[in-house]
Amino acid sequence: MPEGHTLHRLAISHHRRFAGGVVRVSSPQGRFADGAALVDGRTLTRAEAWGKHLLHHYDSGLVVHVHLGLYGTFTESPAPLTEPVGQVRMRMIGGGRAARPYGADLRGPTACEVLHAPEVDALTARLGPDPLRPDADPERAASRIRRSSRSIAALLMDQSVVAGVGNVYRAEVLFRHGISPRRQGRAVSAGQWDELWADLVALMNTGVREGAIVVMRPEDDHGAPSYASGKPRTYVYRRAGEPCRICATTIAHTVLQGRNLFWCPSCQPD
DNA sequence: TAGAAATGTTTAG
DNA sequence: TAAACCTTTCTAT
Repeated sequence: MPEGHTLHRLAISHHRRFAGGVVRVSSPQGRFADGAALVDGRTLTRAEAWGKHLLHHYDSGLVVHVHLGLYGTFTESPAPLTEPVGQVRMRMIGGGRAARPYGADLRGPTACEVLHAPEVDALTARLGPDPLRPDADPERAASRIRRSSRSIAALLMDQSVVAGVGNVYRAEVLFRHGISPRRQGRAVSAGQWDELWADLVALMNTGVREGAIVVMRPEDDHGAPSYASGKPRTYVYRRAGEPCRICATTIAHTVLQGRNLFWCPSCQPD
């Protein structure tokens, strides 16, 4: 379930668990065996996230880059770890500065590789501002958006425009601001972009804190649980054919550039 | 037991 | 635009 908030939450956790100490890195599955050997036994100096990318910095200067893709997950548990269940691409065991060693298992990532500094620079250079990074400059995204004839829905998913936004946050933030996903970037006013950005910063930080996507305004929700059966409670995401929670209009659905897109035609008119 | 679906990205055509 | 890829989980048969 990885949008940017998931990766930032993992970075915080891994930093707390492992930074400042030696980490034993292995690949029970074998597919990351060569990479694991390059960093095994080194000290992890820092874990950080850029958009949906997770970086583990080691004292040798090497960096493990992880991208979870659609299905990747990390699980954590106190050491000693039990025998791996399923396909564990990378297993980390370390105690950081704490006394109690911890383990983390990575399954199903799109990317798990060792990078050198120039490759890390190239990676971060091609990402747009990340709402979860304090140093992010929303104007970089604004200048792309206001010159673009592409739809705002496509722009929000383009990681070189904004880093970390995924399908759920895209659908929900556009609903919250009454903006049609079909609107062209250049038809989004400067004020509207400022509001979208501020909302993304707030929503995604909530996501990091809660460990889940929470987008419903309390006044629209009356204490309903933010999650039901593993699925976030949303205004429009994965609610095609159901009534809008605000105006009861049927939620619309289409596939745009291979991704499911949901919106309320009445609350988000063209 | 088989099949579909999933909050993503890259590559091929 | 379509297909490929990584893996788990839930649903249907």
